[in-house]
Amino acid sequence: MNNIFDKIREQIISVTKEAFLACEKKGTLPKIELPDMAVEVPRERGFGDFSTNVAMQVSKQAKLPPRKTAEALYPEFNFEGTYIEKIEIAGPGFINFYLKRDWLYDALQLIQQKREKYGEVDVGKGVKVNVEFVSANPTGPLHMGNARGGALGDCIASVLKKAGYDVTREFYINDAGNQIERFGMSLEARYLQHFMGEDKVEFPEDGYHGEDIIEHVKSYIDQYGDILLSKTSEERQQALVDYALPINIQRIRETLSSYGIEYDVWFSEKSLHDSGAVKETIDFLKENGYTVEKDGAIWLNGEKLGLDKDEVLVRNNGVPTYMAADIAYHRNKFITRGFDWAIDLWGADHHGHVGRMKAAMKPFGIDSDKLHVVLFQLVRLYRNGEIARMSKRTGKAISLGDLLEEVGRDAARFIFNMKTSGSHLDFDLDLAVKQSNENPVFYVQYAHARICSILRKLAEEGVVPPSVDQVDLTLLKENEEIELMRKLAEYPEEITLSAKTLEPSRLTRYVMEVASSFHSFYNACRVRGEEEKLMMARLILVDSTRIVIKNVLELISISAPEKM
RNA sequence: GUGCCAGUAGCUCAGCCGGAUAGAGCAACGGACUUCUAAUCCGUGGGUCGGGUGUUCGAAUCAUCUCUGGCACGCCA
Repeated sequence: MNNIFDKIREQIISVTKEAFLACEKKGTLPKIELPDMAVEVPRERGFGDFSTNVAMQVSKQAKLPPRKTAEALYPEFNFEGTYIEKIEIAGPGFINFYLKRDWLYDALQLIQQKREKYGEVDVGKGVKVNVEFVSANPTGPLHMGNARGGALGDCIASVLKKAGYDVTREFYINDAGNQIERFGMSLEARYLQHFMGEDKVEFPEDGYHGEDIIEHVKSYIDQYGDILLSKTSEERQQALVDYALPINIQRIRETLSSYGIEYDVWFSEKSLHDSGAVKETIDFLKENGYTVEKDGAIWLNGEKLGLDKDEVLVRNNGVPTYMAADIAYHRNKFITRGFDWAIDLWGADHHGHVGRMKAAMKPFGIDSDKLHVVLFQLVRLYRNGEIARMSKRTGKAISLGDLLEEVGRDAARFIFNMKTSGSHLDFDLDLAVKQSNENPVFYVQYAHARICSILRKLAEEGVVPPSVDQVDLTLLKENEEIELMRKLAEYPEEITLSAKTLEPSRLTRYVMEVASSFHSFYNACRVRGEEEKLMMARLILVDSTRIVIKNVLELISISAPEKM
């Protein structure tokens, strides 16, 4: 058993079903087709530990008002062998379940038994999932969109792993196509400007204006001098790209690594062109009538795929588009490599591409539901209450590297994971570095450090957490203790929900709640100096809290300091 | 013009497959350190859930209209 909530849900559903059957037998209710029963934790403590609205859902079938339906069920409940202590009918027809405290003590046992594995569930059942994120153009440094996508994608991958999926983290390197061409033209222009003067060489209008381009050229010249002046433009660009691209990719890799992200696969777009996979993909579409030709270009047939318009796959100069490569790439994910599920993280500005990509999977017999695109809204940086603009082109952009230097990995990852992907994110740079209660990162880390301090003090006195079997957990009955245990018991459920919604932000909020419950406990109860049996029980509680906080922080790749 | 995302407390946001008196953090105000870390805790105030209409026993949640902000509609990615 991994999740106490599952067990309780099963018990509640089971006793409720039996109550319905008993009513049917007695004739107090007609035969009822039960819907999927929702068992939820009610908002208010006064409404019990769990509740269900099933009586209201079936009131039409029961031919009784919601409340009367619940009342008919009431006498037929049998709680034997369950955690349930009593039930109440409340409000318009809710059935509220009050549980014996055993479930909380069992939760502590589970935590102590599973330790760092506590929270693992198996909703994924080993399904092979590919999570592709960041996938930035290697033409310059990573920006804030990449930063958010990185934190989100990495956490989604971690959550899915915890939830029992077989996860591959992947970075798609856009090392082919138009962007690279512009990269080469920009490098060439800077190179020529260096020798011939800035006014003599025109910089391409849609080139990359960043300082990093100039730096690449400078260090190239330091090593190789003017040898490219005598070459053709094509050779020159090629040489400069061959020089600068690997450097950029390496930097991206290093920045992401210091951001706490390690990929399983770095997938090159160029390799799809070189291997002929792109051509094969286009040929397949052509042969099966999914393309049309017009104006000398090959288009994806939008009408046939249910899209509003056609999409260019091969330009009239014979060069395939990004779209063509992307179709080949996803075909590779599903067919060549056999992933059951692919999750792509894209900035919201790419949302127009979602429908097209999904539709383009159909000709290959791939269920478009297997591709799930998570769109995240873009980021606005604030400093001194003003927007700090970011643009890859100005050269003054704040890169992910700059951000990590300024606020650190913990704050960056925490803040990027506080909000749901769909909401716009305002990142307050001043707040992120503030070492105060305004900064939520410290709040959670502080809870962890406080616990470690208790454990350290006790260890110095020769007291270490005992085996949970040797402790009388029923001594834990203060409100603050109950609340804390309740929070800890929720963790596997939080993992399940985060995986289902692909919203790891709920874990960030969850760990703040755990910290909050702990701090309240800390102020109300003592561990050290209490009578030994109580001290041991609280030691288990505190240690379990430490385990949960550490597990969550580790999952979102944030440090859990033992001292602060 | 069409489409996507967002609009909930002063600020930043949860809640959104319909359910009980709409929540949290920060900010504001008032309290708590001779005791395991006060980077903490306890308490108080704060809302026409952008607006209208509809569906329903019941709407922040669904439908529809409308307003505001962001984004996308390219032989860019």
